[in-house]
Amino acid sequence: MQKHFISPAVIRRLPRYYRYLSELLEEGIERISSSELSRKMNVTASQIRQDLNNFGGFGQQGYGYNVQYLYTEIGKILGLDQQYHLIIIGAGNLGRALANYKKFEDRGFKIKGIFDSDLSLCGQPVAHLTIQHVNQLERFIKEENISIAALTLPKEQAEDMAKQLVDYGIQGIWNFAHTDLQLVKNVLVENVHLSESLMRLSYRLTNR
Amino acid sequence: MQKHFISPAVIRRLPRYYRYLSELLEEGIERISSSELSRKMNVTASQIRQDLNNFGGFGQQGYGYNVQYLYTEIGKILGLDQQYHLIIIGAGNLGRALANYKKFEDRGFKIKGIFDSDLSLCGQPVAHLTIQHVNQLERFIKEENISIAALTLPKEQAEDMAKQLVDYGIQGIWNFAHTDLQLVKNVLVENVHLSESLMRLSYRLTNR
DNA sequence: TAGATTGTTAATCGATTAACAATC
DNA sequence: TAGATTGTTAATCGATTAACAATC
Repeated sequence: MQKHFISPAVIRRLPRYYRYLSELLEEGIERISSSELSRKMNVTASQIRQDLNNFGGFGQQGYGYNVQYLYTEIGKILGLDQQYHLIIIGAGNLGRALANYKKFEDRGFKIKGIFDSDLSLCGQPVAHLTIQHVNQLERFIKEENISIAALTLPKEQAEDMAKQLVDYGIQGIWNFAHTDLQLVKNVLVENVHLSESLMRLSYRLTNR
Repeated sequence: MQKHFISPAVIRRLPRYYRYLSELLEEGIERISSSELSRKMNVTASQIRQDLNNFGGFGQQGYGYNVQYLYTEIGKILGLDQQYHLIIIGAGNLGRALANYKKFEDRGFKIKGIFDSDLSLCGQPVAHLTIQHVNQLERFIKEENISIAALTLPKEQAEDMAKQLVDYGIQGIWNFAHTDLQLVKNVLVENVHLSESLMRLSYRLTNR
């Protein structure tokens, strides 16, 4: 999509801009300048302008940015204008919590299935879904055109499962297992390591 | 604890070192050099040595690092050698998932209670706990010496609740609500914005 | 036009990597 | 002692901030 290299630091910030713009929209605010936004977000106006200009000139001198337009454009950049089909592997508490989270659909992420290796769970309902056995994965991923798998299973099973998922054609893995996936193949991994987040809080509490 | 300023980038990496060292311990490995560890973790040996030397000289020339010793020391730096009492505010699916997560206790985080503003949920069991009403918070936080609150409630309620928690003496907030908390007071906030994480994955999928 | 604010270049700051002397 | 590897300084790289000309 973009021509030149975008730094990871910029990408990390994009969803936050998107969130603030959505709040401005809700408040009915039509335009905003980089300096107003910078005050709200606690960043520099310079950073906002630099970040946005990686993707094009969305603003207008003397005016600022049109909130609706900028919101839509950042949405496109993030790929939120398209539908991604998603499955959850691991029907434990966290997997079920994700399945129940309704907001994902609004952003174009459609949760199509939830799977577990425990046969006794299979057939149970979770949100609008029914838990399926992992031996259905290959067929399901292909038939339902699944591109993202959320991995909410014990770390011991994560690596093997991830390898299988890649073979079955999964493009992106949202990894909640407490391990780094060492995957050779061309698959994107986004890690959510909750325990690391809690440890960072603990560090700051301890070393105040 | 430390005398000099530690950069956020270093702090972000500490829990990951801790995790790898714990795996090495499980494998019964006694010593490791920065270059061996760098290969396992996909970082440079130089970075590892720089990072660790922020906190002291944990290694030995010609030998490397003693795994058990380094693990223990990083644990202390992260504050994992002490007990932090934690409560969960919001007994939805995510709050319940956190309450059921057993591993936190191993790392010194003791989940002492779960609260909700919905009276019809109060009295229900979740893991080893019983859901309490939020009007019990002030008493509970003081009596049970709670220092951390995990916020797993709708973003509309997050800010007000956070302010109350700070008044009641909470030191750190582990924020899962989809909003940034604007708190004046001296409280530490660690954000877990799951939807932002998913958007970053979506960005990378879209702009491959 | 005058005022405002962007887009963009240049300057600064911080983080990472390289190199090597110190030392176990 | 010789070999290995740290701790640390210096060099490089990347990210952030400042400044300002362009322009709406």
